[in-house]
Formats: sequence, C-alpha cells, structure tokens
Amino acid sequence: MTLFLSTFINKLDKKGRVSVPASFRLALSGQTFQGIVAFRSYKLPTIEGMGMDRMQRLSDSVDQLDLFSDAQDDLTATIFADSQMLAFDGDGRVILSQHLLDHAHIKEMVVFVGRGTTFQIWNPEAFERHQQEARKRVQEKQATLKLRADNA
Amino acid sequence: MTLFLSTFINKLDKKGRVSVPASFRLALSGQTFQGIVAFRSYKLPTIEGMGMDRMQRLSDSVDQLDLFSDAQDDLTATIFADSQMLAFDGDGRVILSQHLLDHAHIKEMVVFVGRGTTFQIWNPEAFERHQQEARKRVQEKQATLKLRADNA
DNA sequence: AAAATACCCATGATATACCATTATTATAAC
DNA sequence: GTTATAATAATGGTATATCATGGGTATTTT
Repeated sequence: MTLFLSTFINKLDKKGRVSVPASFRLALSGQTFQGIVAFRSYKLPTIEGMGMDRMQRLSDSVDQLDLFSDAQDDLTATIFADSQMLAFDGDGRVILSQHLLDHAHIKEMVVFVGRGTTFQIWNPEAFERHQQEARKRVQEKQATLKLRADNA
Repeated sequence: MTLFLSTFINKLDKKGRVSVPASFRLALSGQTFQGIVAFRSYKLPTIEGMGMDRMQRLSDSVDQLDLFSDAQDDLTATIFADSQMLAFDGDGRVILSQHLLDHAHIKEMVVFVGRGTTFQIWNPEAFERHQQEARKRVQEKQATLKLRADNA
C-alpha cells in the first residue's frame, strides 16, 4: 500500500504533537527517512505533506544544474525553503511547527486528507467548507456539461 | 537523505563562527570534505552554499563547454575563483569570510535556506523580503508550477 | 610577538526517545 | 447477534540526548 487514502481526524496535544494515521505511516514504511516532509500550500490554507522520496524526485526534476535560472528560482525558494522534515517519534507522531499551524489555522484537531501520492493537513472546519465548495463546483460543472450534451 | 530543506536562523558569534544546521550537516555527512563550499551569488545579495560533490558536478558540466569560450570563462571567474572551502570545526560551525559577509550584508544573524541540492545564506531581513516576492510570483504562475509538481 | 585559526569543553534550551494509559477496532466465543 | 477478548492505534507524561552557543586554551601563521 503506497497511496495515501481516506481522511482521518486526530488530536494535537499541548506539545504540538499529532499522530500520523497508521495507514499513512504504512505507505511511508519503505522510505529511508521515517517521517514526512511538509510545507505550506501556496494556494490554500492547508499543509502539503509527502514522503521524502517524492521530495527527492521533485528536486531531481528541478535540478538541471542551471542553478541560476529565474524559472526554477521561485519554485525552489518557495517549496524547499518552506518545507520541513518532520520525523516520526517512536509512536508515529510528528511535531507540527507553529509556522505550519498558523498557515492552516489549526488549533486542536487536525485532519489528514489522502490525495494519492501526497496528502494534506487541514483545520477540520476549513476542510469541511473547502469540500462543500468543491462539491458545489463539480455539480455546477456537471450541469453545464449536461446542457452541452443536450445541445450537441 | 541528501536534500537541504527548511530555513534556519543562527547567530554569528564574535569570532565570526556560525553553526551550520544539523540537518544540513547530515546531508553532507557522506562527503570526503567535511564542510561547505561557498561563493557570492552574482545576481542576489546572498551566499551560495553546497557540498563538495555538487561543486565537482558543476565543474564537470563546465568542462563540457568549449574550453576557451566566454561562458566558460565567466563561470570560472564568478564561481570557482570566488568560492571558498569552509571546513566544519568540531561542533559543526564554519567561519564566513568578511568577503562573503559583506556581499550578503550579514551582521549578527544568519539564515540558512534549503534549496534542495544546494542552499543559500542570507541576511534575515533581506531573505524575508526576497521570499515574499518569490511566493507572490509563484502564486501568479500557479498553473505552470502545478504541472511540474504533478509530473515529479 | 601578535593575530588569526583550530581544538576542546561547559551550559541551557529544545527536541527526541521511551514508557504508561486510554480508546478504538477487529476477532473470537457464546 | 451480542458479548468478551485481543490487537492495534492514539494520547499523555517524563527522562534523555542533541544542538546551538559561548568561552577558554593551544597551535599555527606571518
């Protein structure tokens, strides 16, 4: 099992620790770095999470040895500089930095959302809202699609 | 684990020493030269840093340019001539030369910024400004960046 | 000799490792 | 189908190790 699936809600303790869902840990079990890599989404109030291997591949694809090109500059600045390596403790927990928590407006409860090869970490209410809006957009799209189909 | 990730802010002591972040040292632990290679960025007020192995690769790629071409000449002058090997002391610190410090306007605090296969060393305020601008540009260019990220 | 550098050790802060307890889920027995 | 039991996962707290930092002393360099 190498995919991140489902959503899980866990509690943030007063030290900022939170258990990474067991199934996510299983998906990461083959990796050398036992933990997750996390950075602030540059588009939504959520934290992007993945394994180190994916980060490595991201780096490889960006690494053309033209380390001075403008094109890659902003991307590397934003992603690599902002990302953090969060190691599991013996019980599969990580510590989310204040930096990350602030961005996602997380206070006590944390939602892990599987997205296949990556996952996201949300504030529960914010995630719920985001989901509903996404659903609404899909429905609207379906409506327009149907109209088009009828017209065709 | 060979990537430089996150940003760390450390202090320059009165002897000019500064701790290289532990995770950066870990990323360099496999190398024969225990230290960093640093040179002045030619387009930004920052110091470019990397391990000796990456410097070697850079050299190899420059070798493939025509031996006496302008491009090779420029790279050799701006990178190899300007770069310095800074060895770790017993506690993982290096001494940044005045030459480098002046270029980056560093006085007391030093920011280490991971960029995947390399890193940069900044003045804190200058970095903050640069980072925010980069983030803004990334948000504007979202679509392109997303494609890249997905392909990785 | 003076200055710069390398080496060594001490300390406080913080993160990591470890262990105990609770909760939840799955399994088995009745 | 319900209850009992076991297994796994999540949570909470404490001890330990690591790291950044500061200072001292020796060693090299000029």
